[in-house]
Amino acid sequence: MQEEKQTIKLLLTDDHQMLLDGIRSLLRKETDIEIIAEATNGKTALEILQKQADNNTPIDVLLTDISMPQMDGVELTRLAKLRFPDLKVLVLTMHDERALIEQILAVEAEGYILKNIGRKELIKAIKKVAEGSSHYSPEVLEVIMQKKKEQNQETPANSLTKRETEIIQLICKEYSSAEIAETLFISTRTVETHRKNILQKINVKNVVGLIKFAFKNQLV
Amino acid sequence: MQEEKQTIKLLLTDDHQMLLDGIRSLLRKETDIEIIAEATNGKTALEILQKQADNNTPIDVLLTDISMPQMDGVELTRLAKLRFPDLKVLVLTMHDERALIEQILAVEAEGYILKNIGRKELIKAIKKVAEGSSHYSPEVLEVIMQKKKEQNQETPANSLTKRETEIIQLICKEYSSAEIAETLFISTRTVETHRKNILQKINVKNVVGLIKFAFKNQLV
DNA sequence: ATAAAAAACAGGGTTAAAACCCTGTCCAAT
DNA sequence: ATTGGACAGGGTTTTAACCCTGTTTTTTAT
Repeated sequence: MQEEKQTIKLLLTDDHQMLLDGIRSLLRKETDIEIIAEATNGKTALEILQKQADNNTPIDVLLTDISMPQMDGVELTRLAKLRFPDLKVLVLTMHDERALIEQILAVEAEGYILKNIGRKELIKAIKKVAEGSSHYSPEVLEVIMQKKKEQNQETPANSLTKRETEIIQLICKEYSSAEIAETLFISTRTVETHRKNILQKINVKNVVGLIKFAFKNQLV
Repeated sequence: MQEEKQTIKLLLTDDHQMLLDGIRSLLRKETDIEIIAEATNGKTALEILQKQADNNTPIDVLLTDISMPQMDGVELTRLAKLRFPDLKVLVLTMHDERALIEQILAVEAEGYILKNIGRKELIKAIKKVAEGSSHYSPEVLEVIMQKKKEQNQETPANSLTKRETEIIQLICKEYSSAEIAETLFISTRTVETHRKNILQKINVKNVVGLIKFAFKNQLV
């Protein structure tokens, strides 16, 4: 197990120079973590990963921001893990952007930490994912837990049937019931029944509440 | 004019430690800029500003992030400039969040820069606002220009009358025309006329489009 | 495995509301 | 003074909302 004593080869990716500097500064004194390179976008990051792999000095951990122009951190993670399955990815999130958590889970990054993390925690997180285990910041974990809870508990949103969701989406496109009926090859009356059931399920008075509900629950 | 040769006293405010470190690292070699203190929230920042003012060593420039928990950068700027009118404020934005630009303009910060700014540009911006002039990053300027252009050209949103806006807001509260009429002490027919005129003005088919328009243009 | 129950889907008839068609008054612009 | 726009309203048509029934599919309990 001497391998674990080797330095951890790190690639930083963030489109903000001052953040790269900040991370570099946080890790300066840490002798067993080596920042091989920095990238300010996803494309460059992938190129560096490739080059390092070709030189037989593959990157161990990719530390990447999520929100970046052109290729975001989620997409970078997906592509990077596809080409370099042994690569560990530690994702940096600005705030606990709930909408992104699901995506990050989907691409199976090893860790998710917030940018307000302290020096010691950052080092701990990097070492942990380099070892092969996972590290989630408490805040992110909380978000994940809450998501799960919401999924489990019966929300109006997930009690909707496929057909009902479909109809909601068409309503949101400013289709009238007749137009929806035409589109789905069903009777106008049937569309009206669905509308009625939807209003009842999500407990709103009229189409106004329906629209607000749809946007709130991102059905559109 | 010896005063201009004195070091610029800077207060950094950002809820992300690694960003504070990044900025500090960027400014390390700059002898005529002195980072007096760092704050990770608006409240602390205000306290530091007060303390420095009391000690007759007032902060020259406040360099602050926008998105922070509890008190955001906009509110911090507003309060800070209220108490310390001579203070210059340089606001950091993550991306060019267009919705915030207007708010920042309203609190009259001296400068707005993006976090992907380089070292030299950052120093230039700090010195510029310390001198009393303004500094806007090109990206932010572009957003401002575009905003202005949009304001000048006749958008459907600003062609709406007070009454029409009022009615839109009530519609968005799921009020029926009858309920709106009752609320505004006018005839149901009149409400219907307003609805008709609104639909025509904003060029949508029905209330669905109206709701989407209202949310898009932040009338609610 | 299969009957019973639940829920999705489809639809008819009626009522309430929204959308569309008009007219007319008041006010401010110049 | 007249013109355009905000505001108010009447009459008619269209659409959404509410009241039901029946069929099919999916779950659940026996």
